[in-house]
Amino acid sequence: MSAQRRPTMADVAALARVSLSTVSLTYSGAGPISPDMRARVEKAATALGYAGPSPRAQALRSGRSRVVGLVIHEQLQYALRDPFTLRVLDALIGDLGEMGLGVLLLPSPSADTTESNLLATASMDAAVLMRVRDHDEPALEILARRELPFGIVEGTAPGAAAITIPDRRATADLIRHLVGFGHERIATVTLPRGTRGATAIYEGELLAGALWTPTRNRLAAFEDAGVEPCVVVESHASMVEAGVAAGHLAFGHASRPTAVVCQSDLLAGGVALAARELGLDVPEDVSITGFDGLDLPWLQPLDLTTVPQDGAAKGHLIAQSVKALLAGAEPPVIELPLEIRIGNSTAHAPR
Amino acid sequence: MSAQRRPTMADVAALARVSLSTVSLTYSGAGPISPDMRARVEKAATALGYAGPSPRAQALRSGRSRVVGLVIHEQLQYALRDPFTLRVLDALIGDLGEMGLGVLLLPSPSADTTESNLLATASMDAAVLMRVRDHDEPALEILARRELPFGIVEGTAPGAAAITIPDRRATADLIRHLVGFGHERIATVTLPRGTRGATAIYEGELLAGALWTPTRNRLAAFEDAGVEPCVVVESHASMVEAGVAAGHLAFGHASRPTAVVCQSDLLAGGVALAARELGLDVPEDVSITGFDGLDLPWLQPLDLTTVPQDGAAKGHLIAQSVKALLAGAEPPVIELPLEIRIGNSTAHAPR
DNA sequence: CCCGAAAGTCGAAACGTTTCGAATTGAGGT
DNA sequence: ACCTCAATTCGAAACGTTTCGACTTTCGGG
Repeated sequence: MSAQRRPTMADVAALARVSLSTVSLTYSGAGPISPDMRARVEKAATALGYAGPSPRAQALRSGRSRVVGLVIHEQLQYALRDPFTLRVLDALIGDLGEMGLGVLLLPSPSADTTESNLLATASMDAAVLMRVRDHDEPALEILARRELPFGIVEGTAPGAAAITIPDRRATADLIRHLVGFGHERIATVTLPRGTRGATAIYEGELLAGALWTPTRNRLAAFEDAGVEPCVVVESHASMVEAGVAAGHLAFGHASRPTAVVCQSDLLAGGVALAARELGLDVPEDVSITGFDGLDLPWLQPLDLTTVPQDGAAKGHLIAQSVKALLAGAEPPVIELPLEIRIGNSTAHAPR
Repeated sequence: MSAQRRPTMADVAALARVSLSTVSLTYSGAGPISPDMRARVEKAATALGYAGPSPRAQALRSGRSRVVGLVIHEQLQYALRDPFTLRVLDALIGDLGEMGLGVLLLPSPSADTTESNLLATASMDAAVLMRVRDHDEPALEILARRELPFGIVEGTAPGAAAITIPDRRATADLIRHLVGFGHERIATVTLPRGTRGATAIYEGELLAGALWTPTRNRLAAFEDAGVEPCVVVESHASMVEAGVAAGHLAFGHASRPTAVVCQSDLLAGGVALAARELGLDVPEDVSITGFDGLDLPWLQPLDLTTVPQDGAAKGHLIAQSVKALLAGAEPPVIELPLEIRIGNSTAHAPR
């Protein structure tokens, strides 16, 4: 046995006494190949234990890696803890997989990790960002430098494909629904604002700083509805635990709210748990709204008033957008419809 | 402007009036480069808008893609719904990221999708399997053909790195704990057995067929403890919803169990919810055990008797294993310790 | 019996790096 | 002034494919 160099197409060609290009054509399925030639090549390949064309060489030569980068902000643990995000990703990854595209998980490039971050150096044909901050998003700059086509799930950017939702309007609808029930002291529990923080009461200007798009939109809805939230709690992640903490903060606040608008169902569920712990009845003592329309079996008999989103549809659409981008199309921007759904977690304000 | 061909190292070299190799050395950080030479190259690169060495070419030439494949069985939605899995992945992906390695998500190759599946064709340096079926695991064959080094999180295979846990012994400990409390009719709710199924009562031979390793180990524990489960319910995923369904099936069964051994905390939580719905008190009327040691805020005041696992440790260890594999080391096989933790979800059997 | 087209097959040139070993330069020692 | 050595820089050969135009055959038709 010689030193175990892995066999290449050239080896197969030599053994089959055929030209290299013929072997290539056999594997790539392009050009016309006669059946017996195909058989001959395959026999030689099997004899050598040839494992198929090297993906690395294919990538270099063809200029395509068949990989789509997926930029995850925060820790994966937080980002994927939300079943809604998961539904989007499931559809997205499934569809891309069927298109023969792999998904490369990329930690978001932070300002300090500028050097050697994967987004800048990994081999891929396109990228998908799960959210962007409205200012100061390092990922955008890197992608621009690399001239990579990309899409954004929550948010938009010039030159990027995007799937957007009218969450601002839908949230305003929720607030009006509460106002219609006579609520005057409405608190809100937001998704993380921008850079990582803790779950805590937020005192500053409502829309100040670099916010994630959904956070901004759903906060801006208060202005649209002409309501000023009596307490604003920022969560550190869309998780039940964070909701519980946020609930305690909100209910413990001087201006005890009679309603809480939560930017996700998971947060809303947590707030509901906090209410229970404090002996507050939902919706008798306090109304709670969520966002996403998750199925939370442990919350029953509570059925959140919320804004259902179709996560799978979102994922499918992004996959389509990526496909279009790879085909060289102009980056599509699509808006999904959204309507609020009234559950039993909201009712008339207590007197 | 000429046709927008992207600048290459050669262009940079030409503009800087320097040899191609010098530019390469500048970027790769290998070889000695004088400060002014580096400046000259960088200036030229900036002038051209050179985005850095092409990852595709680097991969071909160096034989390394800096990508680790991660094989996810089932739908992502199910696989990642379990916070425990998520903790493992978070640690794994974080560590690999710090080592400059990207993680490529790969749908598990099913027998029918044999052709053109990503595991067979994607460019990567190593792979990690989240679980294997003890027989009939197509992924193993593909990896062997490609001669890719790989590690397994739940399970083992010849030639593969692996992180294992004594879950069989720990589960037997749980069962003995229940027996010590006088339980005689013990049901069990398993993780999915093998190929995708529904949540349903399982009637067949306990250990028959191709099982996922954890499912097999934790079922085998019944034999070790000398107990025959009075009902066996197979879940379709480690999710609360599946646990609820399984609970209803178990409690609705003729031989109403006084204890339920669940193969994950999420399932256990669901079973507890089902018990509540049926007016059964935990642990007065029925004892429930879980696995993983998750923090389930919505289950309080119930604190599951379970087997805590350190997900982060698991992830870190796999990352280390991958590193070792890439360095050419023999595939390490590591067992993590495990002890049961008694909570308030188990008590004496009702008379 | 010759011509043109169709069907297969082949050669050779990329794709954009990394990685030697070799060549150049300048300084220091004698 | 000559030689050695260290510090840099350079040339050229891979890495393993895809792709395009060119080159054989083979075959039907005139």
